[in-house]
Amino acid sequence: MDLPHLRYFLAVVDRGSIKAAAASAGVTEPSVSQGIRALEHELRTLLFRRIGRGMVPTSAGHALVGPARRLLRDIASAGGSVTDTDSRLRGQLTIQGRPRFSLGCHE
Amino acid sequence: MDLPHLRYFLAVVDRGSIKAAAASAGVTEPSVSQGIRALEHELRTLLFRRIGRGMVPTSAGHALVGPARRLLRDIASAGGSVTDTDSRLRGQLTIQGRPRFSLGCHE
DNA sequence: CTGCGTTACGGTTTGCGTAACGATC
DNA sequence: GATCGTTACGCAAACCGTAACGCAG
Repeated sequence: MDLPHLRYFLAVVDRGSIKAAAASAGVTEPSVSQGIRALEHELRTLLFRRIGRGMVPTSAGHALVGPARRLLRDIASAGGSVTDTDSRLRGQLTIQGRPRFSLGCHE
Repeated sequence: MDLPHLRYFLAVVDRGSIKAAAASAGVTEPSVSQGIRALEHELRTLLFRRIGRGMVPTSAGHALVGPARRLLRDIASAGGSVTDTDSRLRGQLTIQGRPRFSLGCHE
């Protein structure tokens, strides 16, 4: 599963059209269309119903919205956590030891 | 950020070595090594301290462990949510309308 | 000398953009 | 006719595996 594709998916859900989603994501329309297709193929489920020129989420599409939002939020959280930790001034003393003799104390 | 790379990262943290992590992930050692390098380059932070032949997580590495685990858990949750919704039998009537006349009611 | 991590290199996959087509209003 | 979504095609980037190197024990 590709993260950009998941971003495209949420953009389409929010904007309601591929054109607007592509513009907001900074890519072209075929990229979004193919990305949605890749997601649908990977999940083996139809995510949108093509009605006229609009994109309406199916029940599976609706089910994916929540987890997808949480996932992208966690991505930012993951990236931020390391930079926060790094910016905060702190020291660390790393001491690595290896057992020279095993005494039957295996984990 | 690539999901497989994040998986490699957690595998290295858990196993403590690249060789074991590669074996558990079903790939070869250079893939894991390059994946970790890619993560470190993208986050512009050193994730591991190379001590002898062991891999010890830095403070930034430790900070990434929690969010990374939650992220991979959410991935599975996202994939499962759509299949669960799909397997459950349910109907849906989609009615899509477009405003024919704008009356100053814009969101 | 053995084992582990890294680097170099080639192959393959695939995501993206440009261009052209079909469908809807 | 205008606009939106899709398909076709070519390119580029990136991931992975094989092979070779450096280094610690």
